[in-house]
Amino acid sequence: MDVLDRKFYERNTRYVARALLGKKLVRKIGRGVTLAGMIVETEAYCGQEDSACHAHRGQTARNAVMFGAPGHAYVYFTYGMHYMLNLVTEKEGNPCAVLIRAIMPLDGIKEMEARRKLKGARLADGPAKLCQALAIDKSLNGWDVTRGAKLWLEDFKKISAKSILASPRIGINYAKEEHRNALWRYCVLSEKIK
DNA sequence: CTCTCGATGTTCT
DNA sequence: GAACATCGAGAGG
Repeated sequence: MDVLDRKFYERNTRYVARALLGKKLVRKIGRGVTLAGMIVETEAYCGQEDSACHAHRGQTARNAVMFGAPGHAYVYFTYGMHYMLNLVTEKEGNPCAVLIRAIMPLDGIKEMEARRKLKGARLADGPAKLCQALAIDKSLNGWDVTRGAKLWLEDFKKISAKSILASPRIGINYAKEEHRNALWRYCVLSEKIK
């Protein structure tokens, strides 16, 4: 097991968002069950200057984890029923994070199907879907993903720059035009689902 | 395949 | 009150 360390996250957010493509996201529940998938879609949220970022209006109870050290999970609840998973980046005090938007299931697929109550390709191709598939909820908010327990990341597949598609982020109509149009969403072309 | 719409509860104005 | 870093069902092409 080769868990990504804090230095991996303590860098430019857009760089980390691209570097996370092809990494393996691992979720361990209890002793027997390991769920995992390869990250195929991410979005960068770049601190207080970014009007699409939750930290834009300053620190609150919800976004406090983003203001802390990199390499922690920022999990929040939205739309009355969905959790979202982010990984905190940059130096402590600079509130940035990468939203994990889609994974390709690798391990524990039967368990994921049971949690999602469906089968097939659409198991984890959305930010709320992958949280449901991997049993990620608010109890993991603030979790240190460099510890190698419960939830962590590993090297898995090398993704070349040529096979990464950059596009505008999804669902941020509330943001300023300059941030709505920024190409801060990254997909692996060959694994592209949407 | 596309589009529209309702669900549901926390957070912010 | 309104908005929300969404999803799935249902209608239509």
